[in-house]
Amino acid sequence: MKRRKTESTNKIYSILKKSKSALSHDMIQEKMSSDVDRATIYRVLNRFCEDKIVHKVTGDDGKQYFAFCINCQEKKHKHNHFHFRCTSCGKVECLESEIKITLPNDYVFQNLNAIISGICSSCT
Amino acid sequence: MKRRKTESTNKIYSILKKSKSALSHDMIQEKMSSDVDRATIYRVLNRFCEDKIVHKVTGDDGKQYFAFCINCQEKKHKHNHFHFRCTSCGKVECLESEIKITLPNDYVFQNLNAIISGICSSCT
DNA sequence: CATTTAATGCGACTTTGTTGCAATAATAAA
DNA sequence: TTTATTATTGCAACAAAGTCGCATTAAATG
Ligand SMILES: [Mn+2]
Ligand SMILES: [Mn+2]
Ligand SMILES: [Zn+2]
Ligand SMILES: [Zn+2]
Repeated sequence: MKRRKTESTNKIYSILKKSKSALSHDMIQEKMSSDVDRATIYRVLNRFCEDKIVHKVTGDDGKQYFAFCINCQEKKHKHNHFHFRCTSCGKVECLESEIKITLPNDYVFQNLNAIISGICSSCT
Repeated sequence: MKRRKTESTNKIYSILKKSKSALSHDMIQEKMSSDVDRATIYRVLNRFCEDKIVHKVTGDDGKQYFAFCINCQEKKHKHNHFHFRCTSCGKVECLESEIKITLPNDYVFQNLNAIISGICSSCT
């Protein structure tokens, strides 16, 4: 179960690394020069998530967005921050602010999924 | 465009009102005695949302959950709170804590979708 | 080069949610 | 009560997002 480097994984990796915003599957597919299968892209992205290279956010549109996180690179894999999805241009960004979570007693935390939708500054 | 009361809308309304947790479409369908079409249920729920009777949260599982909110009943329609989805029993709850949101300059707020997944107290 | 097995492509499939349209029925008007 | 209006429903078809099995391809290792 050792990971192998392929043209597809390299490409997807660099697309995500370059991107300032989180990308959905279809955004990535558009940016790919060669035609890579949908299933492959999803598998690559999910592997990246397992390996904590990227993190995943589910938008209020129901889609999954993947991103290299602003904070994750340094510290361990945490993404306790809000995301912003522009309903005009579709861009999804990681916001800086860190969220503090307090759960009721006997609740076990697993994952935070926080996203604000609205209009971004470029679209105002 | 005035709303009409039907057996289905009444039933769905009372199911949601009784429920202490947010319900997805299929959770509601299970609770219905009579067989109501999927499309109808969705249309009723979306109408309730328009009328600000219930609010909708998109889970990190990609599904939509609908709930009478703890706070919404009194004040105007706001649901700036976290939700908790138990990955064991599937229950989705509105949490009490109110979230304060600060966006970067020139960003326009439209909607907050915040959900924490984990294990609830009944499932620990 | 030969071997091992992770990664891919393809197709089929599931799940979630929406939409067009004709039929039904709740409400208002007569 | 009867009639007219039109919101609501059921059905079927559809779309979008994501997953999975399986045969094939091709990295990695020696
Ligand atoms: Mn992020
Ligand atoms: Mn809520
Ligand atoms: Zn924008
Ligand atoms: Zn639970």
